[in-house]
Amino acid sequence: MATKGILSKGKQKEMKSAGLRMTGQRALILDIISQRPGHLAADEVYSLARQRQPGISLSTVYRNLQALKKLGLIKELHFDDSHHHYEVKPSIEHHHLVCQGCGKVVEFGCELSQKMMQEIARKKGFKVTGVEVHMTGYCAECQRRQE
Amino acid sequence: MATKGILSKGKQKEMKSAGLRMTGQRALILDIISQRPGHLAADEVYSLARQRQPGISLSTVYRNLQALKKLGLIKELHFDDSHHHYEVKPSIEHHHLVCQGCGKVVEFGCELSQKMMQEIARKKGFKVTGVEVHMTGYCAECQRRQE
DNA sequence: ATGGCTGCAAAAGTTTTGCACTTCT
DNA sequence: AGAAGTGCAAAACTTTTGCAGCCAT
Repeated sequence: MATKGILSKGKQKEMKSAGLRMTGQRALILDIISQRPGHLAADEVYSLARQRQPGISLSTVYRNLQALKKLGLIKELHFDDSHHHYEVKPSIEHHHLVCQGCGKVVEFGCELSQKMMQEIARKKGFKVTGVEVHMTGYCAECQRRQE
Repeated sequence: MATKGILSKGKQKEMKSAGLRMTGQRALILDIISQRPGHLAADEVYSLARQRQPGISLSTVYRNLQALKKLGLIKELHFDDSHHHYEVKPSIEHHHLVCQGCGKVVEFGCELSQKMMQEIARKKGFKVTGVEVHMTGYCAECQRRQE
């Protein structure tokens, strides 16, 4: 099984203590999401996975996306679509800017979001575990096209 | 038809020029969303609508949610659920903080988000039309319960 | 060996669509 | 008349679940 290199030793222990196993399918899914820049929808993960392991089932993809999410290895995003998107959890928080003209998604980092997080946590008495900033607009090309 | 008071004169004109009509069902749906603080899922709008107009159909609710969204009168939110939520478009931008323990949703205002919007617009060459900040965490009560 | 994992098929849940009919302008 | 809206039923889509057998630890 080609699981080596995908998970750090620490993460492997974490999985074990959660009673989870690293199977071929799980490693494959994690690998697919890791290698793609950006974010994939469940069915995109599925079709990419089938290219490498034709027998894999869609339920397995969904179950593993849930498992990896719960483990904190991947992040689930909610765009305007009706379905979810997934990406590896980045070490540095980043956010998304979606073009309403062409659907392009641009990632951006922002220190302000950390400040915002602390401010709200204090004000509302919450222990904040995550921030997701989602902007919509029109990219440079789409603006030009509209004129 | 009890449409008066729900839409400003300006908004009525806006609808007209978009080729839209203000029907009883549309006014009802807009009224329901306006009166509720917070955010409703489509099926909640549906069941509230049926209390006042038993014959209304679910498709009408969905079609009108789309229409009102396109018009910019309501806003579609994407939480972790599999379905969408709707709220009236507020005059002052506000965001959402969801408790992972009990599901409670707290709204908050934040000037930083405006600053962030301008910064990103400049950096990325986008014309930004909207920002949505979504935080997750644990509320004060759920934190206490966990200890 | 035992408890998690998989594939398959079926189910569940949300949202969309086709169609004939009605309603507004 | 012509365009938009509605209700109903059916369809489309994404996601979840039950189950029997399989596999990692």
